[in-house]
Amino acid sequence: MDEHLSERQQNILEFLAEYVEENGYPPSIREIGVAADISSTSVVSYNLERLQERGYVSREREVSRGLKLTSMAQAAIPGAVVQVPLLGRIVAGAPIPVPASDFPLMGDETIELTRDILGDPAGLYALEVEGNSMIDALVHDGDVVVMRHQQRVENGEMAAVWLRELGEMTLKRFYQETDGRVRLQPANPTMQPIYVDDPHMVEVQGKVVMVVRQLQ
Amino acid sequence: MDEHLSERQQNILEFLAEYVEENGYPPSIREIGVAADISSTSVVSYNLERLQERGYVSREREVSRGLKLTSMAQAAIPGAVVQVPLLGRIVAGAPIPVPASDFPLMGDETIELTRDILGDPAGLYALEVEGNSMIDALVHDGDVVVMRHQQRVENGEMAAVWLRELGEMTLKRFYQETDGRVRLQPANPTMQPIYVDDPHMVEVQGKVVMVVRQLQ
DNA sequence: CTTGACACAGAACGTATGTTCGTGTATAAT
DNA sequence: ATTATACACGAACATACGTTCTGTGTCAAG
Repeated sequence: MDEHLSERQQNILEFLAEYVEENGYPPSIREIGVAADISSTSVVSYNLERLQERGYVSREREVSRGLKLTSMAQAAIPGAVVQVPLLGRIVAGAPIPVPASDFPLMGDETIELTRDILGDPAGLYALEVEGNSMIDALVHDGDVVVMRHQQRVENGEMAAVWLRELGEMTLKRFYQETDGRVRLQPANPTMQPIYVDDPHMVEVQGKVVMVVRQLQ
Repeated sequence: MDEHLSERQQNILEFLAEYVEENGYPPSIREIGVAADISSTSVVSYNLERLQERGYVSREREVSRGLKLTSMAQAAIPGAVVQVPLLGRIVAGAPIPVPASDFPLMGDETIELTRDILGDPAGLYALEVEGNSMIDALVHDGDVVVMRHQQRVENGEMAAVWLRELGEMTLKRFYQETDGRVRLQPANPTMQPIYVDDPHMVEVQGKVVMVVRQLQ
């Protein structure tokens, strides 16, 4: 995050978030002034313009309390809903779809989830699971997995990996072993891990952030 | 939910939610008037007072746009977030907690989910699963199950059932067979069902509405 | 037929609130 | 010195906006 913000602007931003969370509507310029220890309304307005230039807030001219934290600043605020595009299905033996572009909201269907349980919504997408091929990941037909697209994952993270040899997509915990092998550990503790000697034979497609199963 | 709301009040409520979602701040009385086809500001104010009496909105006197949807109202509006109380844990061999009262919002912790994927939020509660005893239901340690408290379920529904003989709680698909027995079918298709001869030995505690697994 | 509660309309009023403007103070570049 | 720029103050101003008052029509209870 840019550090071009003066301390005052920082304070204003924090106060704004807090106030909205508390009251459900934004503060007036004078209220911001009191909170940020600014005596003149024009100074508050001036600083709001700066914040607007930087993209932290948007304002509606001539409208009382007509300001709003942008998504950029709002990422810090709980309670918002996030639209995650539902891009398609995971089918056994087929590669999973990959986000076509960086515009995550253009998907036809979306799934709504709350931000506080999901964190940063950028780069997320959802897939519906078809069939029971992922049963060893405790995922079955009809479940929805929320993924973050990335090529590399940390050890122990649940990832969608493409097994080049088998021509298969699978969900497993990913471990890069010290001996150079890759261990793919099913989420189901009663099942045995898969070892792959050549790391190039496994392609990480993304990280599993969440699994949602709806019944009825 | 009370159906004492006039169509106008219904409209106002919906417009309010929409407007806040869209703009980040609430509408003015006059804006509500335009949206709800009310020519007089006093009438809007009047209806807002009614909505306030019923607990759907809260207002701050003399404050521009000083109104806010209460959590109760958000439950009545599509696309809003629902607070599901997180009542406790499911542990193998222990009965699950049951909603203490009919006030679903008083739980200490809550889980936020969006209403559109959940339907009617009344009577819902959530439990965190501890341990891997539910592994045959494709549920494992740390997962959260959202349940609706009820004593009877339809055939084929996923239910939390208490096995009196074994002194154990389990999640299974419930089938009342024609021969009088009860069949409890694991969600994992590779596992075998349990048959109980005496239906009184199984107590249905609730219906599983959703399973959520968060990773990282 | 009153009476009164309820829902509504329209106008007048006063406060809340964003904007503008004249002014002042630093700091850095010219 | 001079000019430019960023930041700040306070007063005056215009309007955005909630409140209040008066009046109208409806409908059920008395």
